[in-house]
Amino acid sequence: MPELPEVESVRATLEPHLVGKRILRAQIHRPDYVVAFDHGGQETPASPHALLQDATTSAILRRGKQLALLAADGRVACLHLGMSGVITATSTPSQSTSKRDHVHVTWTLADGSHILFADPRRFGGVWTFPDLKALHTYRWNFLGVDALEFTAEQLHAACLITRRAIKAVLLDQAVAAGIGNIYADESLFAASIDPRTPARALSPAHCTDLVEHLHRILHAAIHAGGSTLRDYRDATGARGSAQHAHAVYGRPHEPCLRCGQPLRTTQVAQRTTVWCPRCQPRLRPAKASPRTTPNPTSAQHAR
DNA sequence: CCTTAATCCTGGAAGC
DNA sequence: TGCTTCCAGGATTAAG
Repeated sequence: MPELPEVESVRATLEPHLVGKRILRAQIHRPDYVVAFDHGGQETPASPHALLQDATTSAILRRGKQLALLAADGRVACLHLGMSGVITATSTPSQSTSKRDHVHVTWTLADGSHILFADPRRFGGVWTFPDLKALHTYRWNFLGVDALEFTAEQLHAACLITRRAIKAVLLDQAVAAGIGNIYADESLFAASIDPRTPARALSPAHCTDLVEHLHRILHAAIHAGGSTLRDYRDATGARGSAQHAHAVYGRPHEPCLRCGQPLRTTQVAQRTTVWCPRCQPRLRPAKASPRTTPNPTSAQHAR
């Protein structure tokens, strides 16, 4: 569930509790949840050292739905929340982590506070790297640009080279990182585009419109502290409120907020999808065959 | 190429 | 009330 806005909210609320602080101890309660990479990309047993024990944190980066804790000496710990991951900063001593609270990693800071990473469903994980270069080489380079930096030109280029539905393209983390099921549906509704539309049918103007709505919705959600549906909390334990702004996500069969028509639901790219059949008409697939001369207005985007 | 299914996992909700 | 079943989700992998 945590998508870009939720992860950014975690990053922002965790920052003051962690950056500039010394980590006295890193505890791995579930070894199979943490994977360590060396300079050559080989996986090695995770250790407290790899998890930044005895380091001072210098920054928390985010790309898409992933976070990276940077140590002043270069070490990196990449965190992915999966769908049920929760990172909590607490000043109170760590109440003995029982087996049932699903806390897989605990950091103890020099100021006596603790950072807990819990993930009941374990779709998330932790990957450690000796330096930032290794993080990029072995992990982040497989991701597309962060969704907040995603441009209409990049979207259009991605749409031209695939036969997938537009929603599948938005969900592809290698195209743009950070968009999940919620914000894919919401941005497609805002842009009045049927999620099942073949991506190739989108014009440059459609892409411009879609990216503008996507950015607006992501920024608004960040401002609202993210969407809290079930387990999501930021690093201080606070819930987000962006879920109250959802126009289609989680509202199958309910009336469209724009036209009143009942919202429809189906599966697109293996994900539950909700859209308005009236406000989001299916676009006609592009007529031109791939081998003929493309429409001059879109030719410059080919690659 | 692309879609589908299966996999990982737990807890909340729905069904009987 | 107490079961069982289903489902959600992100990402990866294998199969069609």
